[in-house]
Amino acid sequence: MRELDETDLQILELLTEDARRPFSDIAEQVDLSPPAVSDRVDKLRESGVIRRFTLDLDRSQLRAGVPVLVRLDLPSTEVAAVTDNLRESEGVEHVFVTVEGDVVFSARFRSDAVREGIDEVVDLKRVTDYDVTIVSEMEWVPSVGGTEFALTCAECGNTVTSEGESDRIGGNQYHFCCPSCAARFREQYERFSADAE
Amino acid sequence: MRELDETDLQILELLTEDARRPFSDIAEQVDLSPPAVSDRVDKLRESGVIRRFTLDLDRSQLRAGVPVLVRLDLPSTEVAAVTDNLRESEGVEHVFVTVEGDVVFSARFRSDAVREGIDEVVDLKRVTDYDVTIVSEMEWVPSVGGTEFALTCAECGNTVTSEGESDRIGGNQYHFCCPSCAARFREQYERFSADAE
DNA sequence: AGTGAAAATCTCTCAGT
DNA sequence: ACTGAGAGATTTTCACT
Repeated sequence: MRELDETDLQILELLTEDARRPFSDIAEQVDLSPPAVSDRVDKLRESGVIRRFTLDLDRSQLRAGVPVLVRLDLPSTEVAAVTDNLRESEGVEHVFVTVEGDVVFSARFRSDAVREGIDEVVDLKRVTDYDVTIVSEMEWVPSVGGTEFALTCAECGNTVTSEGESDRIGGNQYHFCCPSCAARFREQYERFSADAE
Repeated sequence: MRELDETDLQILELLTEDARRPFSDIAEQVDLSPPAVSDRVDKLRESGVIRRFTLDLDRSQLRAGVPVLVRLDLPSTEVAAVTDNLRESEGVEHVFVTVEGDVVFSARFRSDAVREGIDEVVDLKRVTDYDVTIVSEMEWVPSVGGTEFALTCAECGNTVTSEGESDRIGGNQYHFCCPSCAARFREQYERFSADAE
């Protein structure tokens, strides 16, 4: 993975605040030329750190229906099929997969047809059990990481330098300042996952 | 509230896909001039439908720590204070308030300091009980509403015309095609909320 | 990787409908 | 509310470091 420096994080911060901010504006704040900012943004997109430029919408003004939080209890063999389907479904906003293998998602459904709505987005034959909670407020907090800019070691919290390493564990990318932190993290992660059942 | 028409929803859809898409590009697709698109976007921002132009980031590549889902059990008098604090905290990504008055949030914390991390973002003195689930995948699904464009009545699903009405119930804006649907929705909402305890 | 300058593109303003 | 045209701003390209 390409090394993210502090300038990249500043750029991300500024674009998270306002994704249409001119590059010339950003350039001034991070002390680069506009083309240099443009280059870095291109690379951040290519590397997948920036998934897309998008809108933060007040969906309560937009989409009819009650917002709900649904927890699905299901065999681990079905997780992939179910989450794939959720991602493509109407009204689904967030999808979480827990290490126990549960799936939690948020969505909006018509108030008189919550069960039917769920039935449309998840194949209930694949699911052992589920429960639904109505939500009265749903909010996404778009921020890069506030004041803490540098990449920190997931194990010890130290700043990760170019000596550090990165690894993908349980579907997520983690950064470590040294190999021993990486090893210890993996142990702890496995122990935590086992505890959770 | 100003009426959202199909063109507005198309514009939102296009900007959700790529918030830096030129207005001239959008103009062509919705059959308007670029200044007209710009005007509509301004109004969508003013009315609060567009909260901001932002980035969808792959936070797993960015922020150290384990992603977790936390459920807080707390007195209803404390909900506002706790959620306000969460919104301003480092590492918190989503905040949900259920109609039962529970708070659910997602965040990332250092693997060796999950409890401490939670302690930093919520004042545990205000909380009756809480539980933590480690998450292995966390995904936001940014889409406006896919193929279903028109505003639909939260009660009966019919298209809401200018005869319809809108109301804010439990912190969310709902749209109705007629007053009787609005009344029936309120009843059902209250019954559902009562059931949920 | 970055710069500066020119070319191309996009956004905004404004008078008019 | 929208359009079209022009002014002004922004982004991209490219030769060079």
